[in-house]
Amino acid sequence: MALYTATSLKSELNDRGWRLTPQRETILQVFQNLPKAKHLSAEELYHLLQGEGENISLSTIYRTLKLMARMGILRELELAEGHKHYELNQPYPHHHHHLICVRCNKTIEFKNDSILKTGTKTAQKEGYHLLDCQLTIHAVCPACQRALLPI
Amino acid sequence: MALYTATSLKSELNDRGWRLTPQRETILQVFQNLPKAKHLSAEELYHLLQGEGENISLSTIYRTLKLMARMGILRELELAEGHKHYELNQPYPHHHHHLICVRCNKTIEFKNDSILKTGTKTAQKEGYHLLDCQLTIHAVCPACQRALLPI
DNA sequence: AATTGATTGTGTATCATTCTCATTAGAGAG
DNA sequence: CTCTCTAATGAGAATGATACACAATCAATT
Ligand SMILES: [Mn+2]
Ligand SMILES: [Mn+2]
Ligand SMILES: [Zn+2]
Ligand SMILES: [Zn+2]
Repeated sequence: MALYTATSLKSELNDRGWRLTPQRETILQVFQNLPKAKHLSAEELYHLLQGEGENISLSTIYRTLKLMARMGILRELELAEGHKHYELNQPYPHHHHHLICVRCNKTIEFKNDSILKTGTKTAQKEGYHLLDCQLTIHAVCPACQRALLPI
Repeated sequence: MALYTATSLKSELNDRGWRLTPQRETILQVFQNLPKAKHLSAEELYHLLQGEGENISLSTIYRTLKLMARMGILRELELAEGHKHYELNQPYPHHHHHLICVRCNKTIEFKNDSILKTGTKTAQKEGYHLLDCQLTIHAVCPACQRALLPI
């Protein structure tokens, strides 16, 4: 839940006996430059990088996304499309949550400061080290309500 | 987010032109009789039913779980094991959330009334019809913190 | 009881993610 | 700067969860 630079990423990796690689640095940069409310799947990130001439293998993409999520650098989102999405795990002023239509998958971000407080307090009370805290609301959007039935 | 009986399930299905089948009724019952804090994956439900002599195909299990989640009868949980888990979607006094250790997957349930209020209000403000609202906290449990490194 | 189309079961297909392993290359030591 | 150690990468194969196709069945409505 902190802001990362290549340098701070490197020291955090090295502290654990791991290494900063060009691939990891590049992937972090992509997420840092991502427009607001944009989420990337592994496949999407892979193609985005291909488009920029960066040839990072899909295996490495998957490994890096998982690693960074477990370090608390990225958050892993289950946005109802059958595969995970990732975004930067940002602290307080930018921390937000997701409202998802289960029919059309339209997703809205919203903020609520008390939720992060609840998450922090709960983790602390149980002695857990907090990585991420996300409220996910599953619902049916207005358009899909009007479109009747289809599940 | 309501309490279901075979009868109310039937009428809600029929209202949409769908049918109450023995399989659907059985699956609902399983969830209604599940011990507190117990979550089931499709595969687990399948084997549980097999053990009770109920032969419901895995396809039907998957279809029914998805259907009931989209009806708001069950909630679909992403508990970090690589596959979905389901539990009854219960209203206020029993509504709860999950604190998950990303390393050992240990999961703790906790309650917090204000979260459901936030979810309800947010959905309402956007004109969404609320199905489920869950706070998921990803963290590292005390035991895994002591066990150093391993991601 | 007859009709209709939703639902089921079986087998197969798909797709996201992980694994294997030979090769490459960070990081720290000297 | 060079050497050593071992973490990380890339390519492809393997895995596993879930969806799909379709013929047979059966729940609801008349
Ligand atoms: Mn977001
Ligand atoms: Mn639960
Ligand atoms: Zn929608
Ligand atoms: Zn743990």
